[in-house]
Amino acid sequence: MSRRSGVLEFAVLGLLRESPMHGYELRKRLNTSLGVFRAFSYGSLYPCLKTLVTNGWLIEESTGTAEDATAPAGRVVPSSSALGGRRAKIVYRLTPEGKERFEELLSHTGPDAWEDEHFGVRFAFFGQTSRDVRMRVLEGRRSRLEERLEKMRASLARTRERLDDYTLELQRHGMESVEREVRWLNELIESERAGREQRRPAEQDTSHDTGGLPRHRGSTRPDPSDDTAK
Amino acid sequence: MSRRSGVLEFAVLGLLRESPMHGYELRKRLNTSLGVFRAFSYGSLYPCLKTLVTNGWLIEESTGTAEDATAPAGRVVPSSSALGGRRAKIVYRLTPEGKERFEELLSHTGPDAWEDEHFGVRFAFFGQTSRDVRMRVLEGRRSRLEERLEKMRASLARTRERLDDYTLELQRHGMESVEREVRWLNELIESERAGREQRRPAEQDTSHDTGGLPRHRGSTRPDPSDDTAK
DNA sequence: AATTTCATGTAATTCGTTACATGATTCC
DNA sequence: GGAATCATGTAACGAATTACATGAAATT
Repeated sequence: MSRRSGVLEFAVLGLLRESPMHGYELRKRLNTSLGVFRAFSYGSLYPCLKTLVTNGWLIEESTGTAEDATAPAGRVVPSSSALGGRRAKIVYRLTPEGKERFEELLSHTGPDAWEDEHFGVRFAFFGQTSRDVRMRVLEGRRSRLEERLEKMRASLARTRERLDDYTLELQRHGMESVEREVRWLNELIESERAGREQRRPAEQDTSHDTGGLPRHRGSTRPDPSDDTAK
Repeated sequence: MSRRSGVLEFAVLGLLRESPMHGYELRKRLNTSLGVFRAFSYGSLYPCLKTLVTNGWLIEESTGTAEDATAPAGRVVPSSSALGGRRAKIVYRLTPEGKERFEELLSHTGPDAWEDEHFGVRFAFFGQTSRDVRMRVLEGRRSRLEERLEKMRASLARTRERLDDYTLELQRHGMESVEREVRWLNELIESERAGREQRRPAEQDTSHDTGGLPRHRGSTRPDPSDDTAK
């Protein structure tokens, strides 16, 4: 049972659902796919993998070339023989129970889902999430942020004069960041709604399809001058 | 000695330097002044206060009306007698050693100073920080973020095709947030520099004066349409 | 041959929260 | 007189990190 970590467990299951991987690569993916929002070290990852195995959600396989990850792979037992690519050490694969578990987590809409620590990871797996859950999470997040803005405005109004310029500037910048995220959420929610309208009110309880995200022009700039390389 | 918490210790010393307070109020200030960036609970605060007392950086005083906080106050011993306002329980006051300690921390420019967890609190006390330290912290933060951008761009370029729309959107939004903070830092740095130019290159090693922050027009907007309220 | 990157793990520690326990004071 | 908020604490737990330990494979 052991209530191991929310976020890390979720992310690991989610990444492994896409394809089996070994720990080292998993960690890299964790720290890029989930981007700025969270970073994990081996000290967290490996123990987590162990308990997930114990829970029967993962199985350890040995090897199969790393490039071969998406192949059928009927548990290859290596015996250190001829292998094309670099040999991987321990490859973790999601069991059917693990997949079930992940789906269960995906459908959770508890109020934690839109807290800072969880929201990023939830969003990262929206591709696997049903639209109604996506909606609830986005809207939950938005009202969470609006509530926060409320408080900030109130406390700012109460204390405005007693604060020095820097504290004030910090506050201002903080609020602006939150407001910016709210606007972002508004766009996303709107385009989710638009997506819903497009498809006819036919059935399909768990329909997984993207409502078409708001296309942003320059993807954070094409960046022609990649000088500062280390 | 006991290496108690960086951020919390710093913030407590900083707030108490401005005026003595009791724990309860301290905590509120902590969670508004330092705003979105950090929140603390009593479970962290009170133990921290204790060790700070042990270290000789704070002393506990009993009472004095809460409103009276800025008065001379030569350790009032209450004996539950007639007092004007609501009576406060334990008021913490910075000792000279505590003030020294805080100043020492203020001048620290270790590479942690511009990490996510520290930067906010450092900035919040820029009013008490010498300009050259301010500069180093701001510039340190900026190059930290630029380095982060670098990595994100690289990993994005490597994996662009293999990612679904939501992951991509998350990445994009993340980068945009970081870019936005960089622009903010640029403004701040520029106005710090402008401030330096204004004053003649006369001495004063530890000169504390604000270089005049960039005035932002609408302070986070007057907010005329507060519809989406919960 | 040496260094870097890949790869896996453990033990101790850090930083903080939640839940609990307690009680005074103020507001309605 | 009952609820809310003020006020102070403690014990148990949580989630993740750092530093350490180890070694194989690839690159230069």
